[in-house]
Amino acid sequence: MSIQEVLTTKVKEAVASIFEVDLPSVEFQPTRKDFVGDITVVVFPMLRYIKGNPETIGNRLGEYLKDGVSEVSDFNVIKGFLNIIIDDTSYIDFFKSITDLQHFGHSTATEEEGVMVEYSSPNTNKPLHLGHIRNNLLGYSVAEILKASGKKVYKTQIINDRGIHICKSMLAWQKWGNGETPANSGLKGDKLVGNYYVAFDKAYKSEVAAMMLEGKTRAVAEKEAPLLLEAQEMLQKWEAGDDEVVALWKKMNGWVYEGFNETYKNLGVDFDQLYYESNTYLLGKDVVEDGLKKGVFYKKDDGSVWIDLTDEGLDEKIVLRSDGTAVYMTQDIGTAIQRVKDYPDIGGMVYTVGNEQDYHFKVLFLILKKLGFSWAKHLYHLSYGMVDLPSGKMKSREGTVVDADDLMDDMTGTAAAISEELGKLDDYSKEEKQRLYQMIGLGALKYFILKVDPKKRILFNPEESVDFQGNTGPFIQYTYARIQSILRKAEEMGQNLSGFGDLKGLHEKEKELIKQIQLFPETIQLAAENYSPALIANYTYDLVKEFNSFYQQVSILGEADEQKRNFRVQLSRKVGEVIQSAFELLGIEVPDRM
RNA sequence: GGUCGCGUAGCUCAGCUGGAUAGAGCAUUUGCCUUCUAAGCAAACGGUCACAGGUUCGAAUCCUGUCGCGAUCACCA
Repeated sequence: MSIQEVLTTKVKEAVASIFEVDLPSVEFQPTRKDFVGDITVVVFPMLRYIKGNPETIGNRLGEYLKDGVSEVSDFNVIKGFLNIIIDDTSYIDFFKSITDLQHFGHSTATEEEGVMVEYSSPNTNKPLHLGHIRNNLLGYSVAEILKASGKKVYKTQIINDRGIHICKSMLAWQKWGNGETPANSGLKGDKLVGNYYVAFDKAYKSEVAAMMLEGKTRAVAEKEAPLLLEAQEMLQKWEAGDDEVVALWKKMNGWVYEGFNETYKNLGVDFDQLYYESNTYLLGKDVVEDGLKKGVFYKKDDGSVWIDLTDEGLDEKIVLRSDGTAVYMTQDIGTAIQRVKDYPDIGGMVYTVGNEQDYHFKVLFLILKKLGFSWAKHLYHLSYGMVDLPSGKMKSREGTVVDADDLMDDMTGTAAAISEELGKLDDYSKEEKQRLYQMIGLGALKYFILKVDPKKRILFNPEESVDFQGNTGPFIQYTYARIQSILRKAEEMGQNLSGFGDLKGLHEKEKELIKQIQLFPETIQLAAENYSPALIANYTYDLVKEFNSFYQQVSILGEADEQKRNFRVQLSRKVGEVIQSAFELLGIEVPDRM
């Protein structure tokens, strides 16, 4: 039982015996730094049930708790706040109970129902950029957090590998490629294909411009440009299963996947199961037929199928075109159902997709609910804000996108420059250094993105590099490295690392650290409930700040008393473990030295 | 225009289901490396929580309205 639970029952007991009132709940908050105490009972809400002066009530409750609860060593009352001081022994006992615990903070209860987390889901024509990085980091991290909170998690993505846009880059390569491949050009596959997509767009635009000079309107020119017609023809061939087109499609997609996989690997994200649009785009049509019979959808005169959501305050939405072909929505309905068929134990899904699609997912979830699927009430759109540049939105056509690979390289380079200047690692090999620089550079980038509340948009200024000081990834990594250094020295000294005997009292900083460690499990749960890695990031920052303050003020290895020294080394080790564990949830690695 | 989201220090962000004098980092200024890694610690400076009402013993937090920014309202995905 936690101290808060103990106090809750005791406070209720006190109120019952002193005031003869049955209190429904007790409100707690951590005692503010400017006051003496560890946990505070707020008396004000009780005034609804008890008549009297809040200060007097607080004092009477305080006396009762001090007498009746062994953990309470003292108290004070300021206005309506009853500040309770908890005995050091309680903190020491708590720390003893977790000293050697593996995966402290992770929930041990594993639920039967799983959850599928979708993220990344790129378009195969464009190399990944900063926006995808946010998506990937969020999706990966939320998946890890859900796991730690006790859920069974499947990571997935749906790859947009079909459609007219794919044919555009294929056509351009066929026309102007001269057999260029990643192997003979040295280009990353996704970059190479991306180049042809751009080449198509350029050629297409000049065709349109030329046609407009001949007197055609823009609308007509855009529809009738020969290149576009050719691409459309190719799409038809693809859908008809034309051998040559399909072979080319497979070849070029293969290049893209190889390129993407390299980026995913560098970014440190992975997937359990992939879904391809080319396999799923036909799904969902049967479901629509079904829904028509059930009366969930209705058919218009031209044959198109719709759903009327005006009762829910939304519009009407098309779910099947008049020619019977599927739209985006049809496919998403089908894919969702398919996933539950593939993984019968999943009870919900999380979709990591930008907030520009808020409306789409609102509609999708509503449709699935109306179709009567039991899991439909556990669908969540992990909606996040765009990553914008000072000049506004990133636009690939204007060349203002921040490329994912380039950015990761830049960050590694910056980390290298800072590290070289400090020159603490002269005995490291070139490979060890490179590996460390990457760890730090990526740590800075990932933390920079994940510490912000997902729903807020992020402003990224390429002119100013991401910070490495203050509330940053490297700051936290640095603290971890410091702790490892202490542990190495402790080992050299032959320091005993199991137990610390009968420790009597705690230093103020030690107590603060234990309090902060205590919050880790509930922070994980809170982050899972809110799908927010930012909560983990902020927690870790607070812990690390507390540790650095402790480190500065208290001597660890220099402490003369052996038990105290033992305790401090173990406390430091635990802080290191929590840092590592929390950063794993963010997908950030921690170094032994830096 | 309808709908949704956001608006907190010069900048970037915290602030849990309403609670004490609104907190960090960066930037600026000042101390601290013969002691465990100075990517650190300690401190100063900096706020009409967009604005106006309302609910409440109490509002940055909840409600309503106004303004500003963004997204979205396709037989595109």
